[in-house]
Amino acid sequence: MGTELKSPEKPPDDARRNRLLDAALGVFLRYGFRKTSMDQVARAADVSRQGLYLHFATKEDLFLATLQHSMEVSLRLASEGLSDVSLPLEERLVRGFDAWVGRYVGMLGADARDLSEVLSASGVQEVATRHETLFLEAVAKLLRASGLVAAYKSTGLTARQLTDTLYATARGLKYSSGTREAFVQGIGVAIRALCMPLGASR
Amino acid sequence: MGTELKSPEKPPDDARRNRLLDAALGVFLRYGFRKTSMDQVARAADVSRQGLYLHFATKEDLFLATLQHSMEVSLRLASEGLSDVSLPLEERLVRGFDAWVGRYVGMLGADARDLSEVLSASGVQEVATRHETLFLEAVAKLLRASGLVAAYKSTGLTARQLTDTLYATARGLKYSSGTREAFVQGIGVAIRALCMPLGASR
DNA sequence: AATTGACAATCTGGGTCCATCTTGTCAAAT
DNA sequence: ATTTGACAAGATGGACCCAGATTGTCAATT
Repeated sequence: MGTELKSPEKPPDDARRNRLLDAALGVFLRYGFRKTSMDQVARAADVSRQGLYLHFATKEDLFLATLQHSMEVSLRLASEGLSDVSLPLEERLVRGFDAWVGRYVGMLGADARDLSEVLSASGVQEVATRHETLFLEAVAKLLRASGLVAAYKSTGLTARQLTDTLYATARGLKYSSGTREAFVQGIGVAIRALCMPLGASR
Repeated sequence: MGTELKSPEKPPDDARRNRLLDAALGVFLRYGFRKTSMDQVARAADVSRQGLYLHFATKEDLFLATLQHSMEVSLRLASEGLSDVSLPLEERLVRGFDAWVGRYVGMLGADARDLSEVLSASGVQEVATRHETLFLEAVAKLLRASGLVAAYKSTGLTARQLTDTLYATARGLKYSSGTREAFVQGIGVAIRALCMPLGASR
C-alpha cells in the first residue's frame, strides 16, 4: 500500500544499474576482461570506483552482469524488431540480426579475446546459448509465419536450416565488416536474396 | 630434343618441393609461424632440416612459398570444381567453396594467429587478395552463366552481391564448424537455398 | 641432390626482483 | 545512496639474467 508504483519486471533502481552496465559493456568489449580496470569502468560511467562496488561485489560479478544485461537488451531489441508487424519482412529480419549481431560490430578490441574464457568459466555461458536459441527460434518462427519456408518447400529445407544459414552469414559479415553500417548493408543483401521467393513486391 | 617431356607449367623437380610445401602447410596452420620450427617441418616432410634449406633460403621464405602454393592449389581445385560441367550447379558451388574455404576448417590452431601478421608484412598479401578476387569472380561468373542472377532479377541483386553473401556465409561457417564435413553440410544448405529459384530439379 | 654432424649467432622462455597498478574493504563526509 | 580519501593484500608488468632451443651456414659423406 505504498504511494509508489513499481513495475514488477523492472525495479526503479535499475536505472542507475543499467547506466553502469551499459558503460561497462563498452569498456569490456574494447579492452577485454583483464585489461579493464574497475577505475576505467567507473570513469566511463561517471561514478566513483566505490560506487561500482555498491552494486557489484567483484569485478567478475560486474562483468557477468554486464554480459547478461547485454544479452537481455539484444534479445529484447531483436524481438521487438522481428515482431514489428508494421514493417516488411525483410526489414524485420534486418533489425533482428542487427540487434543480435550488428550491435557489436566494430566494438571488439584486440584484447577482448579473454572474454569468452571468463564467460565459459562461469554459469553464464549457458544463459548465452539459451538466449541464442531463443533468438534463432524467433527468426525461424517468423520465417514460417511469413510463408517463406513454404516458398522453399520444393527444396525440402527447414525453417531452422534457413535460419542457421542466415546466422552463419551474419557471423561471417561480423568479422569482415569494419562498421555496423557495412554489416547492415551486407545482411540486408543476404535477407533480400533469401526472401526473393515471396516476390520482390513494391 | 631431350628424351624427357616437360610440362611447361610444372617443372619436374617440383614434386619434392610440393611435398615439402604440403607438409609445411599443415604444421604452419596448426602452430603458427613463430611456434613452428624448421626441424618440425623437416620431420613432417620426412627430410632433413638442411634439406629444407636446399630449397628455401629462410624460414620466412618457406612460409611465404607455402602460403602461395596453398593458395594456388586452392584456387586450382576451386576452379576445377566450379567448372565441372558434368555436375549440377549446386555441387559445383559446393566443391568451389569447399576447396577455397572448407579445406582449412579444423586445421587452424590457437597459435596460428600470427600467420596473418607475417603475411601482411610481406608482398604476398597482395597475392592473396588477388587470388581471392579471382575465386569470387569465378563464382560470380558461374552464377551469371547458370541463369541464377537472372532468376534474382526482380530483386535487383547483382552477381557480385550474391557471391559476397555466399562468401560471408562460408566464412561464418568456417569459424563455427568443427569439421570440414560440417562445413560442407552447412554451405550445401546455403547453396541449395540460394539456387532454389532455378527450380529444385533433380 | 640429399644427409649427417657440427658450429656461432641469435631468439625464446623461464625465472627472479622490484616498482607500480589494481582489487576489495573501510571510515568519514555530503 | 554516493563520494572522497585511505589502506593492505595481491596482481601485474618491465628489467634483467640465463639455460636451452632455433636459425642459418659449413664441411664431409652417401
